[in-house]
Amino acid sequence: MDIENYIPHLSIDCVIFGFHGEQLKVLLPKVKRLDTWTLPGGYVLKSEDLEEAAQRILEERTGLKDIYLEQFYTFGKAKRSTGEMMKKMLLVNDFEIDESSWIFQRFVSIGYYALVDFSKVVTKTGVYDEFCEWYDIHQLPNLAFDHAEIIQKALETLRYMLDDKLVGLNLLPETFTMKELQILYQTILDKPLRRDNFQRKILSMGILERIEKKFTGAAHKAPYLYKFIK
Amino acid sequence: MDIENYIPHLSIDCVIFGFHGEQLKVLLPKVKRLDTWTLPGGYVLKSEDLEEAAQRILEERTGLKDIYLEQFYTFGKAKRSTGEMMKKMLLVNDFEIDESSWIFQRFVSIGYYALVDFSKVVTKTGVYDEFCEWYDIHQLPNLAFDHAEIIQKALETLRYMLDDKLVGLNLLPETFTMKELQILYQTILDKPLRRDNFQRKILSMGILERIEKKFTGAAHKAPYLYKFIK
DNA sequence: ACAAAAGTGTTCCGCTTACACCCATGT
DNA sequence: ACATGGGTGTAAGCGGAACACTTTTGT
Repeated sequence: MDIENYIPHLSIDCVIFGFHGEQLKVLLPKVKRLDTWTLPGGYVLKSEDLEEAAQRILEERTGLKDIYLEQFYTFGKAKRSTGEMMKKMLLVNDFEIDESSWIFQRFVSIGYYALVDFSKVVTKTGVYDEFCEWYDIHQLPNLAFDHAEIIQKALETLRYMLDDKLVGLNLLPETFTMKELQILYQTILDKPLRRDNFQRKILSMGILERIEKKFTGAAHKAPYLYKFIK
Repeated sequence: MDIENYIPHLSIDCVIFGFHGEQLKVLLPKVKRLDTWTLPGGYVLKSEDLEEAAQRILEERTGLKDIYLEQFYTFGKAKRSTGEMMKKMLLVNDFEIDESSWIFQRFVSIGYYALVDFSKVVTKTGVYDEFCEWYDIHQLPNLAFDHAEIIQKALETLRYMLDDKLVGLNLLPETFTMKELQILYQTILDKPLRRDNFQRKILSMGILERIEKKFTGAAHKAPYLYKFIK
């Protein structure tokens, strides 16, 4: 990684959403030797489209290609990132520091959110990271810079777009039950939905294909499995 | 203007919307000695918030402060702006060119749209401009770079947000008739709306205050004037 | 038989749409 | 009186919300 190949003062931060155990989660790497987490992010090569850069960063963290991505906002307050935090993160890991580098100056960061199938992700730990883990959206760890704010904005956008963008297609496995889809929606919106009306609303969209019954061994009628129509 | 004070490879482009003569218009400066127009834009000072930069750029062009502004997208395809066009624009105006400057390299541009009261704007001509004029959204001149695409995206965002953001408040004068507001909505959405239902819908929002009758001298009932409630 | 959860028919309500009529004003 | 356009009453239609009933499965 030669710092000269990147556009200075510009970064991309990704909010990677996954869904597991009835919780909406985000993938966050922990900074080595600090009680601090960050958003998975990176810089943009001078020859690279923004979206390419975001895809590259995501692949580094999740091992997945062609991830569903949406740019949602660009964060550019002059004081949003302090060089102090950046230096601390590098010092504590015995990296060399060139004080004059733009790395320690002001940053503009372009926010993308990604929707991934939790079960397909193999999290990878970056060079600056101690580990990279999923966190429930309601129990986030200590976040650096304005990253908590960025997650909040990503979540708001996700909610706002929920009816337009086929969110379920990207957060759920190939097949799923109506209940799973409902819980996903409830989790994102953070409010309960009526089972009967939810079922009808989704089916009336004509985006789901009913597959077969799923026998869970539970003491009740087996639910159908559904998948999204291509 | 010392180029060193700005964040390199980053620019802000503003789509300034105004409303006049039943048309939605955008304010576009013409490049001197070329059959080319651009969006009013500029660079971001290293010490400046993005939004501050956008406000500064807007004040330079319109003379207005505290303009209604929304960031809507960041454009970052690697080939979206060619140094060739930039050089042509400077050469034709006898500016000196430093080939190595980031000015001629790749740009990431943050798009803001602004809503202004047409009647209050006193357009100002920038140093690179021949003049700065309003253009009907349906009859745009020859635009440089990807600026036509940026305007399109701004317009889509404006339409999408029309019911949430009090667009009329910013595009219309202090007082206006219901018909004027309706024509504004129709123009933005590019489709006819029913007079009776539009009136009721807007009034039911409880955002308008009825002032007095406006005697136009026309051969019909005088319409009320309205203004937005603070 | 019963409990639990899935699936669906039906009703009610509110908002949008459409059609209608009345009102104010100038010719 | 009449034409023109503003303001509003009212009914039809549509989609969402709420309720209830049926279906399927394991204990």
